[in-house]
This record gives sequence, structure tokens and C-alpha cells, in this order.
Amino acid sequence: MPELPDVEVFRDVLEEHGLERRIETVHLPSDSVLEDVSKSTLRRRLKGHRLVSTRRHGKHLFAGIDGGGWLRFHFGMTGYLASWEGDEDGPEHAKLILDFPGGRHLGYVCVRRLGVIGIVDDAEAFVEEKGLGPDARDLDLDGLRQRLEGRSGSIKGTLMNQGVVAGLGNIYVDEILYQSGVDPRARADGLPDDAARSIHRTTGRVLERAIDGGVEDFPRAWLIRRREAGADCGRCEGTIEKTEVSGRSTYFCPRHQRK
DNA sequence: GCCTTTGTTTGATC
DNA sequence: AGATCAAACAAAGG
Repeated sequence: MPELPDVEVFRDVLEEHGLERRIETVHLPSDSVLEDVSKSTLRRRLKGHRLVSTRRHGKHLFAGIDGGGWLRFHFGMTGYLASWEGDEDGPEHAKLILDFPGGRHLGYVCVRRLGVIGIVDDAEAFVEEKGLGPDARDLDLDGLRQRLEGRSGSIKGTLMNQGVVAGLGNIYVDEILYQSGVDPRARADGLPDDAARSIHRTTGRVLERAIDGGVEDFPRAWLIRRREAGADCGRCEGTIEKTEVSGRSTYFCPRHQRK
């Protein structure tokens, strides 16, 4: 579930509850989601320090540590950040809990353990090494055109490829293509220019609106409100169909989404 | 109980 | 070589 807008909301949690407070205790319960860092190193790098800044690239979130380096989060399919106050245990399946003065806690929670936590020296360098494309929020039209060039796969698979554009996943790509009127199975490099233009414009609009709404209360006109085979399209007289594209369940309206 | 779901990595194939 | 695709992964809910 966590795609760019979700991670942006987690970033708000981090900004509001996790910054500029001394980390008193670092809890790393049982099965670890740590990558490239041991529990003891992570504890040493965080304990007694403060998180002082945040960065996001695509679905990756970073928290700058006052002693240098960045705490890195990836949320897999079911991860999220939570903050709470007091003596309660907090959510189940928390993999990392930071305790702050005054009883405030910040937790990284991941039920299915496909998320990852690590420490990196340099967030930029990490993005480079991973080979991530530009963040979907900053992508300009020419950049998008260039990145679709020579791609023989489906437009859906290409937009979900984090090396092409970072931040979009199954739900938002379906939404963008639905609102752009583009068939998810269309070849990425064969799109008419107005389709590329529409995808670009729609991507910006959809992401901003999703973030503004806190990733809830989506407009009624959105596909996300009717991801169900047989539902009325809502944009035209068509009917929503379910199929599989790039190995992912895909909802679209064959009537107004064209190749 | 099997199927579906989500994002990424992997190994194979084009 | 580089792109693309299917399968695997965990675990819960239908």
C-alpha cells in the first residue's frame, strides 16, 4: 500500500513527532528488518542523538541524524510510521521504537516484514546507488517523454518501475491511467504525445490531491473509490474491468482508456 | 484451506 | 547488454 503519497504522510508523522527530541531508548523487538546494519550499530548511532531533518525519494524515507548519517526506511507492502504517547505498548509488529522524553514514542511498524530499515551516510548517494529514477513529484514532461522512449513494455509496468520514475505503485498508476484515458496495456514508447502530456499533468494532480487529503477522503470521481470489476466507470458509460498487467491486478475502463 | 493482496528482488528469457 | 517478465517472498483476510 505505501506509495509516494503514503510515504509523504509518514514523513509528516516523522516531522511532527520525531524531530529535535533526544532519543532515550531504542527498541528493536525480535525479528529484525535491518539491512546492512546490525542491531548494536543502529542502537549506537541513534541512542542519545536527535533526528534533525527528513528527506523522501520515491517510496524511501530518510531521517537525518545529528551525529551524521541518515536513518533509512522502506515500507514494503504493509509498513507505516506511528507515534503515540504514554505507557501503552503501541501497535503490534513494531520493528523499531524510539522513546523520547515525556513519553512520546515513534514506531516503525511492519506486519509482513517486507520493509527495510538501514543507516546510510548520504541519502543522495543511496538514491544514486539504487538506480532510482526522479521522484514522481518532480518529474517534468520532457523528462517523462525521454524516460518512456525505447520502452517496449506496458505503460503501467514502466510507470511502476522505480528506476524509471520513483514513487508510483499499483494503485496510483491505475488511478493516473484511468484519469488520463490511457489503456494500461499500451506500449510505453508508442504513446501519442497528448497521452504523455495527460499522464504527466494527471500524475501531478493526483499526487498533490492525495497528499493534501492525507491519503484518505479521495474524490468520488476517482477510480480508487470503485476498484471493483463491474462497477460503473463514472467518467463514461463504460464498466470497470479487472485484469492483470505486469503481474499486478489492474482495474480500468476499456471504453475510455485507449491504446 | 486456497486465493488474493501489496513492492521488490531474483533469475530466466526475450 | 539491456529490458521485461514470472515467481518468490510474509502474513492476514476473504
